[in-house]
Amino acid sequence: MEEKTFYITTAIPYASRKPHIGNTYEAILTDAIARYKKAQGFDVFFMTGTDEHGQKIEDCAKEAGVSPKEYANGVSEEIKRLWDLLGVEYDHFIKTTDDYHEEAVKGIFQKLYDQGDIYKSSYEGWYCVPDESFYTDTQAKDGVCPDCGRPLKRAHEDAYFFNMKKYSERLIQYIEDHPDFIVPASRKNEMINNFLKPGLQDLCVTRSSFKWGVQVPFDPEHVIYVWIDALSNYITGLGYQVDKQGDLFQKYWPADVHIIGKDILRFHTIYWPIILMALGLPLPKQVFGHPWLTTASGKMSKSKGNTIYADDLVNYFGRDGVRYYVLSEMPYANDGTISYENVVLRFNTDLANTLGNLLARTLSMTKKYFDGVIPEQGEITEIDSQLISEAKASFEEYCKNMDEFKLADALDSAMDIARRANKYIDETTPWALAKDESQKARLGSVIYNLLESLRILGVILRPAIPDSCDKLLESLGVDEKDISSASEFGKLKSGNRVGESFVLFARLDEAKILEQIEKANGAV
RNA sequence: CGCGGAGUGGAGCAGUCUGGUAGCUCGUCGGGCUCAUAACCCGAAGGUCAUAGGUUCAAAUCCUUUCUCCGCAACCA
Repeated sequence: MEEKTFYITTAIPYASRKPHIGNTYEAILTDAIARYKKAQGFDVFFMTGTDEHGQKIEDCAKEAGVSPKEYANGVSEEIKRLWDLLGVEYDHFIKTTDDYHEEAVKGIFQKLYDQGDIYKSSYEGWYCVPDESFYTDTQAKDGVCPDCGRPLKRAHEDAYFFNMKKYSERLIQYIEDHPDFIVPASRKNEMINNFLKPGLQDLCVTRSSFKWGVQVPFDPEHVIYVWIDALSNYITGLGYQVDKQGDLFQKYWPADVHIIGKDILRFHTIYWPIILMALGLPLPKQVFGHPWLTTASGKMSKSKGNTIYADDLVNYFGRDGVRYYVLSEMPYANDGTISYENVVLRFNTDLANTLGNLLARTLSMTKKYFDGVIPEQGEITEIDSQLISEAKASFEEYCKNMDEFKLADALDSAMDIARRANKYIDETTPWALAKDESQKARLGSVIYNLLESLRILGVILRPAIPDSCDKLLESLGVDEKDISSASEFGKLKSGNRVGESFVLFARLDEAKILEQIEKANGAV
């Protein structure tokens, strides 16, 4: 039986500096979706990487006194380390300085030039001589350099342009015909109204003011614009070359979804599809422009002392604590916020009190009343069937939300099962049943239904908090982790032994954590 | 009038497309329980759904006005 494939990508972060939690959110989100699809039985290919060319990296490298390549490598390694720390399990990590990528990009540029989509012309704009940089009309509205304040002059230089107009009608048609191509839908309107309807400008696709980039094969004075370079990663990373496409490319392209930040939607829904059209390749099925994670006190900055890094978060809350927070706190379309206070709150409420405590009390009762052996489900009463039908309904909700990439809503649907199970304990009062030997079978049913609810929780929360769910499922002796195994209530095998009660997520002391953070920040 | 999004109990959000008793999580207050991680369960208080008008038997939801906030409009990626 041939598995259905699912190709998913993150945008490749720009390797100019260490990423903060806002950047890492995207990797976690993509990872959770990839894990979900895998657990559904898809043959998933998950690609991420780093974007390593461009002026800013050249500048950063000069400042650091190293070569651009060395500089970018350093940041790239740092990003890989962070992805490992956060449990981001990608299938391939592409660097735009990789030989196969540079070769493919040159090939793509050459092909587009040969077929007349790219032509040579000249770029005109406001030029600051001492800074050696160009500015647009809006940037130069006072006639002075926005950077150094010195007067600008009109200047032009040779450059290559991509004929966007040629494809814009086709692109508009494509977007109209595929309403799910750009999500959320509000972003689609933004693209059409802001860029496509007013008419696309031809895109300047080379630079000659700096050297750090992929050289234009037939004109070494120019390097290829980083976005052409960077966007191509989605196909070059699968081994695409203009003259030979390769097995991975054949198997996985077109991508099922590109996960990107809402700020770079323009590049992914206009320039990238047009490049693909020009190459005669199919377009990605979907582009999801996710919102940003911001701090309550505004943009993160060192002077405000509100910069939040993944290392610190993992240190205080663990990998799953961080993953759970960013996934659950981020709405589908609006920006989410992050603060240590909120992370502590969410961790304690959902993970420790609701989920972890449910597991602890259930395992403890299983041990106490049944010596750790899973009892028979037995007769299903009215109260039980309420629990069961609500668990099933929540599972359906969960799947629907996951399929639409509404991770926060999906996690909430999952957590509904845990909340419902806690309530079920009060409804059935197992400690009272335990006092009456004639109620032994009934007590068994109650415990069974609780353990079964936990099994389902372990399976469906696993894409978000994999380590913890593995521990949870292990304690129940469950090996089957496919999402579909959670659709049925009653799969758990009676007679098996469960593990000892344990604390899955230890409650955090908010004051203590904040004090530690304060101390750490003060020390720096 | 550049384009788009948002304004719902103290906080964060859902509900708006397909009008019909205003819902969820957190917080506050009161009660309960003891299997459990000062946890869990129940109840209560708290909203004229930014504003002004219109359509309708009926508007958070549809139409129009005003105000406020936020994105986008780079030779930075």
